[in-house]
Amino acid sequence: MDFKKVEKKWREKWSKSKIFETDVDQKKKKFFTSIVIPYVNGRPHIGHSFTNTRTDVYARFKRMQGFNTLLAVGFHATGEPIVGAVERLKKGDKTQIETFKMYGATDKDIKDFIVKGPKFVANYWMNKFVGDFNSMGYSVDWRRRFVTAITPSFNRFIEWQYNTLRKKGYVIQGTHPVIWCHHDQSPTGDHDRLKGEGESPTEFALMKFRLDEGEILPCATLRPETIYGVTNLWINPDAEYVGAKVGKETWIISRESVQKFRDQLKSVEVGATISGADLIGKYVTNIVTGNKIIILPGKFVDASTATGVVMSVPSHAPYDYVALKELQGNENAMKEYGLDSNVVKGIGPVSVIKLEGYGDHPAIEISEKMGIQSTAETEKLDDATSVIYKKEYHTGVLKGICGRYEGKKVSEVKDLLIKDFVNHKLADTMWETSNPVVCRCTNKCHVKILENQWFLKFSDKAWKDKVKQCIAQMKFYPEEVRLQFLNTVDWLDDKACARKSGLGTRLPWDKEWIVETLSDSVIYMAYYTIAKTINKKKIPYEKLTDDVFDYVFLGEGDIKKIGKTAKLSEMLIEEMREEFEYFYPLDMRNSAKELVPNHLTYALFHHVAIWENPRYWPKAYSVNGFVTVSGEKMSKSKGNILPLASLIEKYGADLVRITITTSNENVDDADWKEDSLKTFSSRLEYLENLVKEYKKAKRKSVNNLDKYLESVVETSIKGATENYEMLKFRSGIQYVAFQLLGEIRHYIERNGSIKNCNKILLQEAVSTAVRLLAPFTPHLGEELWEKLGNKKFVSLGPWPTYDERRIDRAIVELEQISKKLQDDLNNVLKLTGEKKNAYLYFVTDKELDYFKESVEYLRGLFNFKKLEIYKASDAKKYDPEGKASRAKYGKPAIYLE
RNA sequence: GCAGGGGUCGGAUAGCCUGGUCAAUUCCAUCGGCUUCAGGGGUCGAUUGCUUAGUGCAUACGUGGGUUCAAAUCCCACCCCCUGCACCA
Repeated sequence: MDFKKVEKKWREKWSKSKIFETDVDQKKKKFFTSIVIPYVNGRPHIGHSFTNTRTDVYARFKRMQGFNTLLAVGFHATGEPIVGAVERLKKGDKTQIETFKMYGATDKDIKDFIVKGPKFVANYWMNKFVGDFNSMGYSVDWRRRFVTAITPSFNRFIEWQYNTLRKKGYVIQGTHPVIWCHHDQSPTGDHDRLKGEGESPTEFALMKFRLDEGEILPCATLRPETIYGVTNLWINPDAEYVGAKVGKETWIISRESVQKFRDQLKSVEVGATISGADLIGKYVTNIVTGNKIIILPGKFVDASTATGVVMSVPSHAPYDYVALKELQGNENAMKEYGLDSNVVKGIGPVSVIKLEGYGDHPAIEISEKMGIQSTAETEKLDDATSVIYKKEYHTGVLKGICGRYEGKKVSEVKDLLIKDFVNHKLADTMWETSNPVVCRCTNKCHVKILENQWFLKFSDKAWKDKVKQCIAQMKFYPEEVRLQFLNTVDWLDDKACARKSGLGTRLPWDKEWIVETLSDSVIYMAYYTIAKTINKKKIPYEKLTDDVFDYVFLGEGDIKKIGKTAKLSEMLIEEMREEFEYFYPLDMRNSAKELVPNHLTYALFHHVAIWENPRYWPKAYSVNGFVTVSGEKMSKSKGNILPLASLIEKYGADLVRITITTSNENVDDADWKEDSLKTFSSRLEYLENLVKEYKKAKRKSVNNLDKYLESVVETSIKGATENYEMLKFRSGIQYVAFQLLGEIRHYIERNGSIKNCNKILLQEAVSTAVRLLAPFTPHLGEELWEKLGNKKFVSLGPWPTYDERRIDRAIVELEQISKKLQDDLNNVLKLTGEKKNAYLYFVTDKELDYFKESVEYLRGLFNFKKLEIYKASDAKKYDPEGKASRAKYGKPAIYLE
C-alpha cells in the first residue's frame, strides 16, 4: 500500500470534517487530555514522539469508545534556551547553527532568527511542530493553542495564577544560596557548567585565628572539631591577600575571596594588599584553644578556594601531614622563607579523635600505608582524605583535648560545635562548593546568596498533605510511580519560582522578576478550556481581569459586575465558564519520567492550591521512559537524533506510530529499532490483504472452528481493551497484531481455503482487527474501514465490545488439544520416519466429536493415506500394539504404521 | 551522601505482590525444512545437556545462604547496573 498517499488523503478528510475539534456536549461523557507542552527551540524527534504518540493513541482509543474527547496542544517558550540560542547564533556558534539546520532551518531562516529575535524563533519552530504533529496524525483541536511567554492572554492567565497563589500565602520571599557566575551575573545550573556537575552550595565553618596585631585569618573547614589539633596555618606564598574590614574585624583573605563574601551579604572594605610570602613565619593565636601556632608556606593552597587560608591538622588530614613532612625535609624552602628549621621540625601531630582500627594519627597511618610521598599526588591524597573523613565522621569519638565535647561522636557534635563557636564569636560561616565549579563561559563560580527571591512554599506541611490526598485518589500507570510521587512530595523544599532573565511573565506585584519555566507550565491545561473562546473572539488580554478568571475557574463573584468592569460580554464569560466546568479536570496526563520529580509533581501542588475542590484535580498520570536508538542514548554529540519529519518521510506515519508506541510500556527506556518496523509492516500488509479477500468467504453454516474463531476474537478485544486502558500498548497490541491476526490465518488454513470460511465470522474478525489497530494506525485504519464498506470515520468508533459469554472455553481447549496433537504427530514422525497410516484414540466423546471435523485436515497435513479415529474404549477399534491404553484426556494415543 | 528502580534461556521483554500448572511469555535474531520463493514475503521446526514413538531425567532465572514437601517467585547477606537530587528545560 502507498502509505503516504493514504495518509495524505485521510489527513485532509479529517481536517475538512473537523472531527477533532471538540466542543461542549452535555449529552456525552467527556475525556480531556493534552500533550506535554513542547519547548519550541527545535523540532520534534523520535524521543518526543514516544510520549506524544502514546497520548494521541490513548485519546483516539477513548474517542472510539464514545467519549467526547479533547486532545489539546500548546507550546512553551518560557525561559532561557531560546534567548540563549539566539545569542549563540549572533556569535556564529557552529553547533547551534548545525542543530537548527538538522531540523530543517535554512541559511535565510538563521539570519531571520538573529534579526527578528527569540519570539520569531519560537513561532517559527511552533509552526514546524504543528506541521509534524499533523503529519503524525495527532488528533488535536488546534483552535486551543497558545505559546507560553508569548501569547499575551496566557501571560495574563499566569498573572492571575500567581496573584491567587500569593493571596493564599503559597508564594513567599526569602534568601537562598545559589551557585553563581559573576561574569554572567546569573545562577549556574548543572547543565551550564564546564566543571563541577552535581556540586551544591555547602556551608563551611570559618575558624578564626588572630595575629598579634589583631587581624583575623579565617580558615574555611567542614571539620570544626579538628580545631583542637591545629599545628600551623598554610598560606600560599605566591598568592595575593588583602586586609579587609568585615564588620568590626579586619580579616586577611585572598583577593579572590572578596567578591564571595560580598555576594554572601557581608560588607567588605578592602584595605592594604599583602603578599602571601609576608605572612610566612608569623604566629597566630588559635582563639578556641589559645595556642600559638606558626604560618607556613603551602603552594598547594588555592587562593580562589574559600579564603585562601588553610588550617593544618596533620593528625587527621592527609594533605596536612604530607605537606608538613615535605616542608620539614626541605631545608632550602625553610631557609627561603626565613623559617627556623628547628621550630618547623619540632611540629608534631596533635591527636583529637579516637578512631577504631587506627592509632593516634589516622592521617599519618593511611598516608604511609598508601605510600604517599608528596603533595603532588593529589589523586591518592583525595582518596585518603575521603576515607579518613568518612570513617572519622561516622565512628570517630572526640578525645579529652576537646574539653567539654570529650566522648562525643563526631557526627553528633559537629553541628553543635559550629553553633557554639559562632555564638561565642570564635568562628563564622561561609558558603562554598566542595569541588570547583566552572561556568560554560569559563569563569569560576562561587556561592551567592540571592536576596528577595520569590519562592513557592512547597515545604508547607498542610500543602504537602493536600497533594498526598490528591495522589491517593489518582490513578497511575504504571502503578509503581505512585511511590515516586509520594517521595518527591516528601523531599520537596521551597522552590524559587522567578528569575531575572529569559522569556516569561513578570510577577504582577514585583515586575523585575519573571515567572520561571517550571512554575508557569503547571495549570496551563485549564487555559485550553478557555483558549478556544479567547482565540475565536480575539479577546484582548486587558479584558481578562483577575475577576474574570476568578469567575471562570472558581465560580466566584457576580458576573454582572465583572462583565461591566472588564468590559467583556457576559455571554463570553459564561461560555468560558461552561467549557471549563465541562472539560476539567484533566483525565489523563502522559509524560516522560524525567518530569516526575518536577513538572508533574508541581502541577499537583498548584492544582490543589488553586482549586480547593478535589473535583478539579488531575485524574490520572501515565509515565514512560526515554527513547534510545538501537540501544544508544540519543544525543547531539553522537549524531543519532532522529527528527520525526524524516522518519515519517521514510516510513509513513502509521508505521512509525505503531513501532514507537509498542516499543516499551513501563518506565524503562524504549528502544527504537528499525527491525520491529518490518514486523509491523508485514502484519499490516496481511491485514490489508484480508480486507481485500474476506468477501470470498461463502460458508453460512456454523461449525466448531467458527466457534473457536469467535472465542479468539472476543479474547483479543478483551485483552487489547484492558491493556490499552492502562496504556500497556505493547501487551495490548500483542493481542491484535500477533494473536488475532495469527489466529485468523490459522482459521483460514484449518478451513482449507478462504472460500470455506464462514462469511459473517470472518468479516467480523477482520473488522475487529482493523478497529483494534486504528488508534495506532489511524490512516490505514480509515482506509481499511472504508474498504470494509463503512461510511463513517473509524476514528469515531464504535469500539468493538466484548461479551464473555461468546468465549467458548471448551472449544478453545479442544483446539489447543488439536494443536498439541499436531506437535505430537510431528515428534513421533521425526523419531520413526515416514508412516502411511495413522490411528488416533480418544478418551472422551467430546474430543472424538471435535476431531471428526478435523480428520481430513490432519490427514492432508501429514500426507497420511488413511487416518482413523476411535474412542479408546471402543472394542472394535484397530489397535495392533495396544496403544489406546495410553490415551488420556487432552492427550489422545497415537498409532502409526 | 539522600531517594527510587533493576539484574530472567543470543538480544529485548513477561512472570514475580497472591510460592507449585515454569525449561519459563511474547517479539526479534540465528540455523534448518517447506511454499515454483530467490535476497526487508509466508509457513513449520530447532536454538542447556542426555534420553525417548509424542517421554523422562539432570542442570537453569546476578552470587551465596535460609524457609518450605515445593522458589525465578518468600527471608537474609553480598556483588553489579541504572535514574533523579532543584532554580534547569
